[in-house]
Amino acid sequence: MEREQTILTILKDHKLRLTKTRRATVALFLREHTPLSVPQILDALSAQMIHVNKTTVYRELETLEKLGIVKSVKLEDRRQYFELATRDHHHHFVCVACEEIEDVLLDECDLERQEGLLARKNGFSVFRHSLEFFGLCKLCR
Amino acid sequence: MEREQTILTILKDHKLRLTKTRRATVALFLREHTPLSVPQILDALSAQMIHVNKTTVYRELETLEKLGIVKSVKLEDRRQYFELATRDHHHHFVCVACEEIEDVLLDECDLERQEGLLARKNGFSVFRHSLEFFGLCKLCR
DNA sequence: CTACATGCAAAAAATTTGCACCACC
DNA sequence: GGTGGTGCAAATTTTTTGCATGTAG
Repeated sequence: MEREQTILTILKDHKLRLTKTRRATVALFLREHTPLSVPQILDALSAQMIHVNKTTVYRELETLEKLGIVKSVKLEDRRQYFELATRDHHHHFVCVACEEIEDVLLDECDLERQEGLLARKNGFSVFRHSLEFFGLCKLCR
Repeated sequence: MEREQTILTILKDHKLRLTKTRRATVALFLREHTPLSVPQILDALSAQMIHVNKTTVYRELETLEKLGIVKSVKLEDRRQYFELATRDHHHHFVCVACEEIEDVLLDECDLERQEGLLARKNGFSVFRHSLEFFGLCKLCR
């Protein structure tokens, strides 16, 4: 997997080690296609019989975020979610009933252009945006 | 103020009382134009010599949210922010340096239409969306 | 007078920190 | 063998809950 190779290269370039936690966390993100919270990551890893401490997971995510490998996502509840940053730009739909999260790709709604306008009109320097839709999914409506 | 009247009517219709906390909280939202967190609300009220318990503020916000008077906003940090729901639809720009929050109105970017497309394409029933831009403001860049 | 509202204390839940020990390269 | 990683326990921060008491209408 090309994406995996890129991540391994970034880690190597920063002299970061391939420990079991790091390996398993990256692998989890590569196969899960929705944002994950720390409790979810802990559960997923322990289901694979990989025993990791929550502190380690928090620190791992901090490291991966600094390297630009994962990014933080804010959703309905009070916790933080993370997803791979290397994925194509997309947005999220959150079902408020079952909490399922799905990726959303927009047609003809150029938010990058809006970022440019914001820079010109208000003098902001905009790095990124975050767009979430909330509602009921097919099964819950 | 028309907006204030609407809120008072909603409260009366639900047989909710005009207590000092409720009055002060609503007044605060009416004059502040950025999302507020619970600690900020507590500070603002205590600066006005209005002493309220945090539990009361949490419960008050829950009530106001259920009535559709305020709504919750997710920003950079781990706490919850609230703002008046009756305001015109808009989005936010958050400065990651000074944490200042500004309202943003978009030109020609019809997210309601995108909500409709999501409903048609994926079978979702979409109630609302949330869009935040992150970057540096004029002063911090 | 009575339902709604409040305060306090304590519990929960998510995240962070300090410190000693461990293991990958 | 030395720098990066880990685990544990405890602290912090935000939010929630239970219960006894207060008060607006």
